[in-house]
Amino acid sequence: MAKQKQATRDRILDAAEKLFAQKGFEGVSVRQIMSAADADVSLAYYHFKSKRDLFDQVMLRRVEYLNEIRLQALTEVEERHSDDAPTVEEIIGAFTQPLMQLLADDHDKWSHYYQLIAQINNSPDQGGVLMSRYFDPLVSRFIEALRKALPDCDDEDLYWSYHFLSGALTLTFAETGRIDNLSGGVCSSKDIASINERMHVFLAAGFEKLCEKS
Amino acid sequence: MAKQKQATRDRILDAAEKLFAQKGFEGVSVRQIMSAADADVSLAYYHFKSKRDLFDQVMLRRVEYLNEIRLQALTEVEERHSDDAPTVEEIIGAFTQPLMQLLADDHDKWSHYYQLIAQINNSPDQGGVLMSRYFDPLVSRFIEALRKALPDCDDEDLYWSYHFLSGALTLTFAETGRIDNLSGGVCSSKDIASINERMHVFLAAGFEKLCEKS
DNA sequence: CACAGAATTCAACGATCGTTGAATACTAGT
DNA sequence: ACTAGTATTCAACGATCGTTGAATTCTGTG
Repeated sequence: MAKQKQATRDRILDAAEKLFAQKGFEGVSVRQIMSAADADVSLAYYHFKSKRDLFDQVMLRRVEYLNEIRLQALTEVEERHSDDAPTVEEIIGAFTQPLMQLLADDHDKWSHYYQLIAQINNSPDQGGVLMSRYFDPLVSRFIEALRKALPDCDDEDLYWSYHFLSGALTLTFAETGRIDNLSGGVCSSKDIASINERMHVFLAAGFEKLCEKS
Repeated sequence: MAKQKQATRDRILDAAEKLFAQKGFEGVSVRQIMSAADADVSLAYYHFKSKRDLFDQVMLRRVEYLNEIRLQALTEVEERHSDDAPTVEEIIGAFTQPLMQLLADDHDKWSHYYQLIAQINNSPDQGGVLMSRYFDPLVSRFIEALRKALPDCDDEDLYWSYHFLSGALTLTFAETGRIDNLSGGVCSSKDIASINERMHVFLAAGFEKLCEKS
């Protein structure tokens, strides 16, 4: 029955996701979005309450699934260790691996969403509030797991370590092309396999070093 | 002679820097900027060619000095080691310390600028190009130094390590308030001393671990 | 086929956007 | 005090912004 409705709504969300990711919330007009979605301007206000609401729905469309699979990855790691605690590297792997898996499976579907998150995370205006709203429950679970893996680590070191991780993670998934320029072609922003080999190693070492110090 | 001119021009740049940092290039109108600068709208187009040019001048105003003092910090570290190579931690300290020093000396002057850089760095649209334009000469010098400190490290590991560093650095200086929320007040985005104790330790450990592997 | 409700189109609103040209005020050197 | 050039003000341009209400088409049910 309401098939076409969902189809159009999704086309709008797809176009909005892509354009918001590229140009930011204010950098794109509703007209541009609807033009990219090949639909009339006023349809945006039939399916969504406002431009801001459209943005929110773009965010909410994928965040639940994202949190779900990452939480599942963490519990799987924990269940594999019935008696002892998982290693830092395993926990960080559970945090980052699912994101890379989605990107490898369907790059076009997820890349724009990750770019959007990177922009929000680094937005001084509302970034802190929005990121906390979407991700803090999940992140708190991961930090809890990391606390067990690093029992001598005090909370301040733990939170700052996670913050560094967050910055590295979101920039890497933003695929800005910076590393392509800087490295003169040696590295590519979109080379997921290369990232997959390195990120968790780099970050786990930071956690362990900073926490052994405390 | 042209004293008042410089004063007004600087007031415009200050207001633009602050508002661009908070809301992004498209999120702020020339009228809002000029209102914050307490000057007539058309003065923006007397002192600058366009809104885009104003943005460029905001960036260029501080970037040279920034690159200068960071390069100086690196050469000082290198000169301290006449025969052997500086450690990774020293090199990264030279890269990050000057930024923190400026922030500690005059927070209001530099915080908005750092926020702007964080947004640009994470912008999928033009971020890679702009960051490379402003910072690649300096960054290449640092990577060169790091290559000497880590002679067994291959370039791919080196560039990716720097990329992780870049993300952690820019997010941390964006002062989004995220870590305040996440930690429930245990950590503060603006606690420069806490960052200063931890960032170079965390990042140096990542470099060393990733590069010893290769 | 008739009818209801969902989906889409069309035209337009007031507000604000970036930008400009002409007129005015200020400031320095002679 | 006269003047040249710098700095600032004022008013306005066409374009585009987010948003809306009413009219129209589509779609599945009786």
